Amino acid sequence: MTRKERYAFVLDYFKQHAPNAETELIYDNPYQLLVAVILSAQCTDKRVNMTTPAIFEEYPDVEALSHATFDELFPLIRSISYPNNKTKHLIGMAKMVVDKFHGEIPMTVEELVELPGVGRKTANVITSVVDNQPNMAVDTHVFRVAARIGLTLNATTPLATEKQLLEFIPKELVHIAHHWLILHGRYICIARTPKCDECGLKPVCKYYQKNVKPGVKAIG
DNA sequence: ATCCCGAGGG
DNA sequence: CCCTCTGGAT
Repeated sequence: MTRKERYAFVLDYFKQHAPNAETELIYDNPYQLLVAVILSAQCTDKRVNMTTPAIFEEYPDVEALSHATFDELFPLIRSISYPNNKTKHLIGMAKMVVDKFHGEIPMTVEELVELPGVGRKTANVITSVVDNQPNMAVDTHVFRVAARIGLTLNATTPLATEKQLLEFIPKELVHIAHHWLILHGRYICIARTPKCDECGLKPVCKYYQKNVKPGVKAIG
């Protein structure tokens, strides 16, 4: 099976078995999405959604957030992973947007990654969701799932995974494919003990062939 | 115990 | 490349 055929099989499978999201980040504009995505690292969307309403009420735009002090913002983020870092990142991000980008959230990956707390994954999410740019955000789910089902070959970094996926996925499907991979990784192809019995991708899955398939010795 | 749509610094 | 940050749900 060629890699092209493998991609065709996977994309066709997801088209017919589109995974459903239980919770997603709630936002009304690019500013709110950026804040929510920065907060979402190592944290469930559900918990992010519990904290953002208070943040958006207190700081309705980047200008307001740029004037926040650490002690004001920290309590609103306290219940999320890495509250110290995220508080600093949010304020630093807002200050830079105001000072360097005239109060407008920049909409290129190169500019976005200049912002504190914004790495390549977050920049790809913002540009693809807000501006419909065909960019692929590679988080832990996309990285793991792509490797398991053979969409990537010897990809050891998120950037390598991103490039290989973009090479084979049609531009108009990049956005939805990203969502499919995320949700498949979150609910079926989970990190520890993937639910292979619920997965129709077994025929192309290297992980299944190697570690789960009956009669084949597990490697770990 | 282990997992959640990572980023920054060494 | 590695490590740290760091809270809540299951």
